Amino acid sequence: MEKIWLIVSMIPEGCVSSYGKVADLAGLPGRARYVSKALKSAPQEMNLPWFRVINSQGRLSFKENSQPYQIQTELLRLEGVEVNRGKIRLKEFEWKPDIATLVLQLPF
DNA sequence: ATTATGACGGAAG
DNA sequence: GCTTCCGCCATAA
Repeated sequence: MEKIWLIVSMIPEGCVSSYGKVADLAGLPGRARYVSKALKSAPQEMNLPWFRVINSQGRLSFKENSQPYQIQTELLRLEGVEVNRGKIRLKEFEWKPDIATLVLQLPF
């Protein structure tokens, strides 16, 4: 769970990543759903950029027009990420982590 | 132990 | 682009 939080905290402003990708980077391939749980159970005080995590299709995973859906949309737009009808162009906004940086920062 | 339920992913039609 | 279906896995009932 800590690994997941760490990875998510590394996603830079104006970028997004996916549940599955975060799971992979955390060394937990195939556990996208576990990532969503990890975000849900993350303490508020941690200020984790949970809103930068979307699904592999480039879409928000909350029910359309639900409150969290709208909040996520707003937070992303505030940092320059284009969100249209819950959809984001991954080609343009997906985080491509620098391998060297990862190796140096990850404690595992 | 069995079933249901997700902030998921990928393939198929 | 849809939508459906199935695999995946932790949790709760």
